[in-house]
Amino acid sequence: MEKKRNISMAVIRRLPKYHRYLGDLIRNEVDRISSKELGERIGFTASQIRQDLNCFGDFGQQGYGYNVKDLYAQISNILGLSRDYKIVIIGAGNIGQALANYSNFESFGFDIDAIFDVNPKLIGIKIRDVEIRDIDTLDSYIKENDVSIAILCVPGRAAQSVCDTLAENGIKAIWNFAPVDLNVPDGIVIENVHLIDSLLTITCLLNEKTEK
Amino acid sequence: MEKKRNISMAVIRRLPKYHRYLGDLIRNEVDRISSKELGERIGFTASQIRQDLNCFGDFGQQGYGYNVKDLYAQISNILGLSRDYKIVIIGAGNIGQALANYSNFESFGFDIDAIFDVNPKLIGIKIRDVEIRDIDTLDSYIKENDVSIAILCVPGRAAQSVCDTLAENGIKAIWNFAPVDLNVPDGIVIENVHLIDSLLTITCLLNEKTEK
DNA sequence: TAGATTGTTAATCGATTAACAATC
DNA sequence: TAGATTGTTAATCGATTAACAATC
Repeated sequence: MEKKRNISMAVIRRLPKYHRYLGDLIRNEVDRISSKELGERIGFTASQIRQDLNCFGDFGQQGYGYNVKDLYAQISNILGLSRDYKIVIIGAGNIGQALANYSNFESFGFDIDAIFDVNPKLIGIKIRDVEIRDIDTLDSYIKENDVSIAILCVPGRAAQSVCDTLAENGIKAIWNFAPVDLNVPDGIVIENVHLIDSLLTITCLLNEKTEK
Repeated sequence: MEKKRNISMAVIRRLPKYHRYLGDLIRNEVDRISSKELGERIGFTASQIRQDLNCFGDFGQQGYGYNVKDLYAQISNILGLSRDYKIVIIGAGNIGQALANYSNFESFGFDIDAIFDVNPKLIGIKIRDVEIRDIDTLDSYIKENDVSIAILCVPGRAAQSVCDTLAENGIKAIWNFAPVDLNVPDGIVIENVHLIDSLLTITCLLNEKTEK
């Protein structure tokens, strides 16, 4: 990456969307695109697109626009898609199993290396060739296999304690599906998927409307 | 609600978090709390908390702070938790089934009224007493039962067409788990849970770090 | 009453949009 | 070359934080 100031989270959260739309353009055999037209498709202003992309480098060409394939490759790279990640799931309940089976991850080159649970009835069962392991072996597994990302799908009451184990053993990031906020040392990336919060946003907006 | 200007999405997205922390305080038998202390727990500034709450009314008392139970009740109400919602799931794959089984929703009074899928092998099967129905009956079901919220868990390629059916039959909100952006007429609430985007945010941040 | 803490206004900060010179 | 469109600076907008008078 040429540039590299401090990129704001607002920008980072838009990158996957660029990636998605550029993938669509490639599939539709579009070779080049201007910030104006991309903006119309995605629903961003042309200005914002140019600002965003310029955080990372000069990917465009005056008078021409952006080469779709090149830009896609650049953004893939910025998103970290050119390397591999060891990923584990902790908690083989509804959500954990659904994510273990979720086929969309594969197309991005992600796959799950191990699954852990406390429930003896689940331990040993395989989900798509990945065996569910005893959560007591989590600490050594993380350390020995240099796991980058843990997908946390345990009940809220268990989340912080599992999180501590992960942090102590050198996890780099936690994708948290438990409905709690986690305390971690600085430097560990936390990304929350708070499903209840998301649903409550809907009911809040619906409720706001009926009152007007 | 006493006041009621135009509440920004930034504020609305913080409300579920207030709700969650106030619930914790009630469970810990805390009767009252100042914006300062609540801020320290949640990780917001006291100022922000007072600003946020004042969008909806004067819930505090000078020199005292906020009554925890009262505030919790007010926020529950703002979040629309004092009424019921008819909710359906469309798509009984991994994610759809996981959400149908997700017990956390119950504690908020949410339950699923119906599940739909295209797959004949799934139609008729029950998930927690809710039968999976033929997606061809979706339109009439939505209309006749005045469904408020549809949880969309179909593959990306099917999402827009199901979305159109929902919109035509008077859905109020769509909780979208498909990895696409939906086009809907104004007035329909869309809340996206773009799992891939969320995971790519993690890899982007991890990647950023290794480069530094 | 004095101390505490709110509600609210003003100041700051950051993110988005507009404008335009540079240049392909 | 002329037209198009970028990269980038400046202007605007919105959200967060600070400050403080009001008041319980």
